[in-house]
Amino acid sequence: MDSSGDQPADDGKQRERAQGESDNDTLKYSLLGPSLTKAGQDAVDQQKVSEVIYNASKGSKFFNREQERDRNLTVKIERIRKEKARLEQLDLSHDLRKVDEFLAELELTRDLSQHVIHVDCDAFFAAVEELDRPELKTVPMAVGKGVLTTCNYLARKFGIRSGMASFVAKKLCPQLVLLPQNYEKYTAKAKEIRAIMAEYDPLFESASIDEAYLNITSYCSENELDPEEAVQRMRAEILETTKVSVSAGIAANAKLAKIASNQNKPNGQFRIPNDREAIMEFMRHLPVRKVNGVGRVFERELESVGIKNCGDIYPQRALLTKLFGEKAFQFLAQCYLGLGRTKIQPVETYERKSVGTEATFHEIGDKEELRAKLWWTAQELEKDMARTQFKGRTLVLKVKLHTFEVLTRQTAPPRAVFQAKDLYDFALPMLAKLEKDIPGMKLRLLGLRCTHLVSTKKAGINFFGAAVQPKSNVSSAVHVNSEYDIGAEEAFEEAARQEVQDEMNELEKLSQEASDLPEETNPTTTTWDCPICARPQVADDRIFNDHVDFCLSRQTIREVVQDTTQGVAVPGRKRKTASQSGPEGDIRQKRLFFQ
DNA sequence: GCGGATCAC
DNA sequence: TATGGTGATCCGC
Repeated sequence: MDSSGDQPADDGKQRERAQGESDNDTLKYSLLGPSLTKAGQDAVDQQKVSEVIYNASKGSKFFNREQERDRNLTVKIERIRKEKARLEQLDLSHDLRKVDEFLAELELTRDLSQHVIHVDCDAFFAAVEELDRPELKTVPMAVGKGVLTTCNYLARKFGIRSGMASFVAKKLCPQLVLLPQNYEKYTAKAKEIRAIMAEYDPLFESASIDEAYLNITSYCSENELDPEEAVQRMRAEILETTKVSVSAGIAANAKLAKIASNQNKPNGQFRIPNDREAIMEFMRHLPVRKVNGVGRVFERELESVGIKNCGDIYPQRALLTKLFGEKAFQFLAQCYLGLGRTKIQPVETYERKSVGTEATFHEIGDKEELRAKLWWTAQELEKDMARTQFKGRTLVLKVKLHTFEVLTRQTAPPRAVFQAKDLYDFALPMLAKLEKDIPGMKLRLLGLRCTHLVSTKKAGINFFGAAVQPKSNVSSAVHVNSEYDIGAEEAFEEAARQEVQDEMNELEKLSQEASDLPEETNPTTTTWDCPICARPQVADDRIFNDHVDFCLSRQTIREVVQDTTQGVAVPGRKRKTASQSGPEGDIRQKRLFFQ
């Protein structure tokens, strides 16, 4: 968007930042939200938007918390500045030499032989809604209830963005049309799109419901196509068959492709040539904020040491480790050089590290009411643990106080846990201690999460790298929960399966035990809507999943390699109709500092 | 290993 | 009136 730095929005921002670090300016900038750098905001007067948001928020508990965070960050930044000034008095030649050696080594890892693309659907949720109701195309519209997950480009003209509270959005644009989220609908559309992407790279990597990475090197050579032609073709095919427009970035690695896909949004594509000088030149003028992993906080910290664009990293390179740590230094070094990973692989090959659930509610101080919420949370987590087929060796309790302050407490139960009763029993002491330590504690959120997971999956037979028969969808669908893996790691996987084999019997008892739960808390009447046929189904995990698999196999539009909708690709396969998910969120998070 | 903080979507 | 949920990683202790 503003790599050339010539937008009015950017000018305004710079002016605001340059006038000094007065509490208000940085706070207002922060209140603008994390998605300021997204497309569609170019022609917006951010000063004015900032005022509206500020005035709508002022005095609220949320605002006060943001203000405190901003003050803390300002203090931290002052420390960084002082530390930098101190370091600059020292002899840094040793550090400089080591850094340059590292950069030289990094340079040797540069691989310009691959064509990686990042595909990003344009205002995905809003676009899908517009397909059903074309009249929405002509009005500012957003998806999401309390907080917006997506909005169309008409809404963006008013300064509206994802992540914004809807009452604030209404202040910016009173005629804004708000739609509830319909995750199943978006999932179905995403499946259509993925079916097409699989033609171009069967091993593509879903980054979220509306984003994916592909390595199209083979496709291009086999079809004797230029990467840009191939991407033109794929985008046209997606638009033609699914009626959803996508943007794409083409580059030598995933990091660059991701940046490039934002360059010509919406419905555009951009290529960074596989050429070292072109890449370095591109990065030199690129604001660090554009890089995945640099958020509002890191942006401010970097700015305070004179790093605004990736090119500014080089002159400061000798200081970075001491100021921000080794990982951050390595990350910035890769940003400067424009390096990133070229290996694209299905998300199913990534190992899940945690399963959790959390929910916001009206302020609660009553202890009995809090216990009821905890029990409900435990039940929700049990469902997710059953669905993902894990137990947890560690249980994490998360609370958000009425002041918006977030606390977590964790414990290691004597055995791996997954049943609601266990989750509740082991979480309750943590909650009780918090109540004891914080007199008059009032909560607005409760969450539970299991980490140090132990898989309870059956030993499967489906490996992604192996020749899986697409036709076997129906029969294999029941077993698709097996972990995929490739190469040498298969041995490890096999060992892991052996380890959990003895825990299988317990899992088998899950459904029986679930029905033994107290009557008033056992949601026997709950039903789930099938995301495919939309009919309500009983809330039993296995019956539900079997039904969905049946529906999927019947309505397969194209033969996708294996089943891209399983596992992570459709994180919310089983979702309550009304449940909220993230703004096009997913259960996997990128490795921020690792390529 | 724990808890806070940051980030993505 | 009112500011989300899921998952990952890093840092300081």
